[in-house]
Amino acid sequence: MGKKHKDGKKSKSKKKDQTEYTLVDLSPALTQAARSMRTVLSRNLFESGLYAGQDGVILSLAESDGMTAGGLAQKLGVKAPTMTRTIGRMEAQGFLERKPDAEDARLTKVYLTALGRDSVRAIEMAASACDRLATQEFSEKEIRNLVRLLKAIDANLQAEAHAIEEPDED
Amino acid sequence: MGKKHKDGKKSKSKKKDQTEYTLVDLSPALTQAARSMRTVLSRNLFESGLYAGQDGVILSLAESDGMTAGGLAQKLGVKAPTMTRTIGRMEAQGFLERKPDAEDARLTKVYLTALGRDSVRAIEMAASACDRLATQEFSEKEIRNLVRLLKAIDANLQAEAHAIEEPDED
DNA sequence: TCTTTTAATTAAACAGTTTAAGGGCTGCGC
DNA sequence: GCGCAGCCCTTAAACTGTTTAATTAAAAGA
Repeated sequence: MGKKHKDGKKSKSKKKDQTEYTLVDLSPALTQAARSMRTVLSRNLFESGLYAGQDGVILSLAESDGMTAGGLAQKLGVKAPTMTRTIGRMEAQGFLERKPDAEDARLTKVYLTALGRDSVRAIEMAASACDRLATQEFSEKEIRNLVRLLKAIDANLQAEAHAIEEPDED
Repeated sequence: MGKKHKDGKKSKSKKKDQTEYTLVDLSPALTQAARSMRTVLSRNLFESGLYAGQDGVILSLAESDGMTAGGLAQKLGVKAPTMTRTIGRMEAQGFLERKPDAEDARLTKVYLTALGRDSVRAIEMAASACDRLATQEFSEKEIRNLVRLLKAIDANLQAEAHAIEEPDED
């Protein structure tokens, strides 16, 4: 139900100042889609012994092995303790290993193990299977546009997210 | 780095059976965008005392007050215990209240309180602010397409998600 | 009436996340 | 050289979100 609303749903606006906000329904749609994606993806990943959220670490490392914990955290958009925990779990699972940097002993560098490297393909296949399922009847162009817009959204939002953190210096 | 890859990144394929999977990079893009969205949204929602994830409950109720706990769970794509917990927390916060159904005592119906109804506008504004921020330089058409595709993705994925649950009857 | 089914809850467990605090190491100024 | 400031990672504590399995309660049906 409700497939026809163009800008209905906003009809209950109380005529206050209103700020004239145009409802685009983006956030719920994005949230829902991402939730579904995560559900399916984690099911696909399960056989590999991976949880959704760990795949990003492996793919990042596959692209550039030996990243630091902090670098991974930043790249994946989580805080350092989260990454420490994730890495610890994945190390226990045998997907990767930590080594102190030879030059700067403060740094912890993270490397894929053989198992980790093996799982790269599994992850890529799971992800692409999921992607294909999700975009079944989409055209190539639609998919490209979609990904482009998604990345733009992320960039826009991250700029703001960081903009809020920075200027705090009373 | 890596802004130019069209279908590079796949170049490391080992020439195995390959299954010919075309990498569209959708899932990471979607995941990242959703994560950023959630971060910004929960910041916007924070003043209302809401956490991201609770907004869906209030909006659903705003659209159709008196839904059952199970109905909410299904609509929002979570399992019943999650909804029980969320509802419990939100009831404690004063946003909604539970009432047993008069006709079928098994059912728990959920209603918005005055506070809950007040927060609807705050949520809508937070969401639309977030949406506008995310889609700053997008055209109307791009946004519409984006939302349409996102919903289609959700539909595609949910169909699969359920398809896996059902046919299990040995 | 008794059994089966359905709805919600509770319990136990775990992933992911955060902030705050701790610890080791670098590097720079003195 | 020494010491202190700062950086990077980790630990600790707390909370949300999530799941499966077991429990309780009520309706529906045989």
